[in-house]
Amino acid sequence: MPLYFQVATRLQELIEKGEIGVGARIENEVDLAERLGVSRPTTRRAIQYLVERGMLVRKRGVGTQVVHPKVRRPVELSSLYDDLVAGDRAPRTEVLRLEVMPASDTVATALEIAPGTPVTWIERLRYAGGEPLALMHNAIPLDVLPLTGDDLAGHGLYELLRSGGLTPRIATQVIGARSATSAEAKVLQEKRGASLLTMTRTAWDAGGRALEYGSHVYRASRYSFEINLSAG
Amino acid sequence: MPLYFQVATRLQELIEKGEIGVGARIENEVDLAERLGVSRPTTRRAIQYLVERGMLVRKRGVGTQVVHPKVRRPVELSSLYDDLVAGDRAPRTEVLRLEVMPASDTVATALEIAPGTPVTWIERLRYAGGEPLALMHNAIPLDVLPLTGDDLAGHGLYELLRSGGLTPRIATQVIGARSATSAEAKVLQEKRGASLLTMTRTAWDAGGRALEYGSHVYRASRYSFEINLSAG
DNA sequence: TACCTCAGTTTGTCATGACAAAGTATTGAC
DNA sequence: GTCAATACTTTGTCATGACAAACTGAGGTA
Repeated sequence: MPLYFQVATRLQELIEKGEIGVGARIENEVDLAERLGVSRPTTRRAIQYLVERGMLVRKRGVGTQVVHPKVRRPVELSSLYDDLVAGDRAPRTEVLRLEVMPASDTVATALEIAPGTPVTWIERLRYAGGEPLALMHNAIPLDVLPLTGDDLAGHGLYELLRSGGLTPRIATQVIGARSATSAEAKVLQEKRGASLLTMTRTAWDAGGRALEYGSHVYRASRYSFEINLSAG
Repeated sequence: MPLYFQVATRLQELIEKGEIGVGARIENEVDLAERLGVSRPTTRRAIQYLVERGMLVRKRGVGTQVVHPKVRRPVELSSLYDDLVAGDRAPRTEVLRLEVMPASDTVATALEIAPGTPVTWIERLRYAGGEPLALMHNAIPLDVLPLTGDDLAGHGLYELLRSGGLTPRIATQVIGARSATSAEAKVLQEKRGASLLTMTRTAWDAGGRALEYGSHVYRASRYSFEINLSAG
């Protein structure tokens, strides 16, 4: 574990425990570095890390203050399944459809591939706490990762991508809303015309290769997106 | 202008012009630093800046590659008004209500202030391209900034905050959806029961002071949120 | 041919030193 | 007493040097 990360972790613990209160200034960089026996760049990097997470704020000529005792995590590239597991909401997945088919224009445009390129097309129904929560559609280029229904029933898509050595690094999401169609209302156990949250996402790996396109609808009555922002 | 920023800007221009294509590797840090006559930390910092914006990806032992020719801006702490101005969509604001009143429990909890603390409560109708787009409710603690209706008609709320010396640094947003009430449908020129996007946001300044609470509804037929993420 | 080892390349981490810029507090003059 | 100039504190930027860790590819061996 890098030294700067150890320092950041120690600072974070002090703040979370309340030993350095909100609004209080932390020790200046030079003294802190000396006391911990590390160099100032290392100390700066540790502080920078916490600043980026929204815990600290720096002011030249003034010092570094605590602004929030909890880490505000940046929006993460995780899948719904991961979020639900983390939230202890007992997710279950029903795979409604899984087949290899040529990419439609919509999918091809989103993934920046040629129309007709074979992709794995997946339709899943995601349950949480025994109730349906979301209807999910995904397209994964066949040459990126072959998938089976068994995998998908018990794991999140992003988990499968990662175990296949594929790491999503960049994604574009569009969040909107619309009314449920009859078919959607039926599988989601909502009334016809109920409001749904929609989210489409395209994710790329470090090499700029498109990994996944997703077009999902969530029951607005049971789900919302939470986003924490921090401006540098 | 800092040296590392000048280097980053030069690199960015090269990539945006396409002189360094997507997938291509850029010069290694040591050589680049020497050629530009700067130190390696400065070069690293410039590259780091572009990595954080999603243009470049680094791999130890391999090099630094271009993954996207355009900067993927992080989600910014801007207001809808600013977004619309930037998108050339001719925003107009109608102030429906503006009064000082004691904070409700909901508002007080969001702003982390005592219930009953005086806040300015604002209801606005935002138009874009001549059509209503969003119904916006805001609460600003009175001791943060006094506001008048004239200000709000011609400027975004965040613009006013900034001109008052208040800089939002951290915000939490929750995005959801629901059906329009009759009153909402009427002012937004939607049918009753139409799907609306909802967004609530609380913004804090660098000192951890809550600046603003907002609870807005957008016509889902005319608006959606776009979010770009980059991990790691 | 297939696999392993090892050298080379490139980024990751860390230390030390120095000066600049911005904000705060003190001191002095009027 | 008030205001302005000055000194001090603290973060921001930059240079130099060094070693570590991860990946690549060539070469040797079974």
